[in-house]
Amino acid sequence: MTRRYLQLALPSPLRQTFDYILPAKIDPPPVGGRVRVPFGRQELIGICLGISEHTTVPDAKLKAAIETLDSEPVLPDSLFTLCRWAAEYYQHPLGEVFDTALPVLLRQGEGLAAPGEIRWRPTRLGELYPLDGSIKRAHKQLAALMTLREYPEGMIVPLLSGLGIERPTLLALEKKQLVERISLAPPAAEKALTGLREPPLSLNPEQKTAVDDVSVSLGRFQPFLLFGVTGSGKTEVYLQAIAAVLARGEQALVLVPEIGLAPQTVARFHARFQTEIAVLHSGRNERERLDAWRAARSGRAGIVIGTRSAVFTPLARPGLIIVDEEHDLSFKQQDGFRYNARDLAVRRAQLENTPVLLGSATPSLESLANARSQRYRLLTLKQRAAGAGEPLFKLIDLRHQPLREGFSEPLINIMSRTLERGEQVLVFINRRGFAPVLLCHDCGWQAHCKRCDARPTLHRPAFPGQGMRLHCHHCGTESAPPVQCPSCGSTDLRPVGIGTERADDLLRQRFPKTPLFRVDRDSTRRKDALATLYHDIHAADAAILVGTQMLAKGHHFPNVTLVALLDIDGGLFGADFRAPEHMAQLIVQVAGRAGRAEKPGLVLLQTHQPEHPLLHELISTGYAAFAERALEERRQLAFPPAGFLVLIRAEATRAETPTEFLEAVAGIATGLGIADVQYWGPVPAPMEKRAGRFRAHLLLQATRRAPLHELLALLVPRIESLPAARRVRWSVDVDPQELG
DNA sequence: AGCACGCCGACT
DNA sequence: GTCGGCGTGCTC
Repeated sequence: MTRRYLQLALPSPLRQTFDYILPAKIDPPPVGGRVRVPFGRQELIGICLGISEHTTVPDAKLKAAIETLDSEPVLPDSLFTLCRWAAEYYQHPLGEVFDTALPVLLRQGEGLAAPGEIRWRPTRLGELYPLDGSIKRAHKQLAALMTLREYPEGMIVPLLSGLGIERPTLLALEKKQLVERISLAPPAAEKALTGLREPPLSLNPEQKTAVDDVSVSLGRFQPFLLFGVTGSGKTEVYLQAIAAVLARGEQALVLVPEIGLAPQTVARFHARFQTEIAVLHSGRNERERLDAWRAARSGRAGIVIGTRSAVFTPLARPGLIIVDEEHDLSFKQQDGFRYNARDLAVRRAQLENTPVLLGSATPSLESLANARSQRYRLLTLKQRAAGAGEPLFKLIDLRHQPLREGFSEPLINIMSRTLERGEQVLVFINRRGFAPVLLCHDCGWQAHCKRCDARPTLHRPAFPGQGMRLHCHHCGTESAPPVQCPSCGSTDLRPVGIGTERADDLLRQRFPKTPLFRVDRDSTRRKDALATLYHDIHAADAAILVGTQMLAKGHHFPNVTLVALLDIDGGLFGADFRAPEHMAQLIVQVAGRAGRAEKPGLVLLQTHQPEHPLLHELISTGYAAFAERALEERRQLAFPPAGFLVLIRAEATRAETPTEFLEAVAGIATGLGIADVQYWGPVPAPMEKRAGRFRAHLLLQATRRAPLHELLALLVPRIESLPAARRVRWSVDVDPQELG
């Protein structure tokens, strides 16, 4: 008999497959099934890519597989193909892609299907056993056996428990071979419930068009961009599209940003649908994640809601994929396997022949460009529900204005008047902590992080009585600020600039009688702190909310009628080419938190750049007009979406190493002679030193994807075999979100 | 990435 | 005399 070989993808950074002998004594795995194998001195679980009668690996190197774990593939064909495609597209080792796609417990060898229901029943011996025999003194065991004899089909533990029969008793009887457990296989395919718990809301014409368009596309691939202003009822469109999916006996996958998966999101789905909802996000433990994954795969859960990695959740009967807040950066993984879940969602929908619905009030320029080119169908919701007013934007020109610690006089005045009316004010500062700089007033020295090219932020003490602390937000280092200037010895060290904590202090002094709520990562660290804050804010009348990005996501504050953005200039002039796009999204998202029908919101933006053309376009005409102009700028630079980028990153402890390595990479790349690719660098990263490591970049740019991918396919294997590659940490970032 | 082997400094 | 630093090499 000829020997057969398994070709496996293993969780290893090596970009290659490994061949193993398939011994006669183990079951041949299906393609896509898991196999346990020896690897070096460890044991790993790999995914079978194929079985062959040939191998190019010399006999001496070949080892035999240990065990086959699955009789069916762990992922359906579509997802298997998606993983292989992603490994190729993002130039990432396939084994690590599978690792991302599968729940941790499956990677560790846990069974694919949920174990069947366990029942206890008497054995033949137990049936016949004389009850006055050796157990007559063990009352509990005797009672348990008598009960079980009445149920020869067996009983499940919860029922037995209800009758006062506990596990130790059963185990004792099992030991005496009087009872046994049986495991019943779960049904192979399960149906999701399709009913509604509450009637759907009535739709306005725009919403109805959107729901109808998606509904008639069910069963085939069609991407949609749902561009709906805040308050226009995107969620109701999602809910009714999902209802149509469930009615066809299919399942819906909903991807949400990391921060967006608040309990109220899931609660809203629960309130509407009877079907089980599988929830997958980082807050859940591995057991919960596996349970949710199984519920999705079996078809029992009609709806799957999850963050980035949920794009890989298998569905028995896929019907629709929704990506909510599609512009959100958290859909792109920023380390390791740098995939973009929004883009993979579209690819997955194509492989599964389902529609995919990308929704946002501030769509990414990528998606808007796709809508313009007709690749995506555009669905627009302009009408706000229940006549909610559109916020009015106003710029406050900071030039020549006396600033009281970041607050201009006009801003303070409008705040006073708003609070006097019993309304709430939201103050947005994109910086947590007390102050971003600690400066010596006598010589100009500034505190600096030892491990990063950055200034640490001054923070108020965590406990009263302690002094201020310096935190580096880039490496996490924390230290006590010096008492004296290390450079000139002066004791006149002053905090400069303003963070949320300082704004909190200042506003309490200025408005001592007004309740103030601070919402940032520091004030919401405790479990449930955020929910408590939201509750208190809703219950309050006049109040001030001070916070960071956190205030921009998801939650609406109906009593807020004034929104102030303290300093938007940083965002407009960030080093990154996407900085204006992100700033515009933030402004619109923050503005969207405020106001309701009878109390439209006013949004004040403090800036030194009141004539900035993009800013002007945004506040006078709106996000769509801003995006048009920003797209035009991108076209001129051949930047995404008008061009395509790949960033090769490298870092090492010695400053020169990454640049030297990337010079070698650039040399190989240019030597490959692929036309139409431009090389920028290598250059040191915008923050060269971070957490004690020096970083550099090589940027590849092209106006088409094809030459870039042709290049990468040749270049990456060459990089891997470069001796210098082992002295640096390097990675390939296809479609980078940030060039930092 | 792990994990081992291998060759040079401060300690029970 | 050993423990352990991280350079180098390998994993079917």
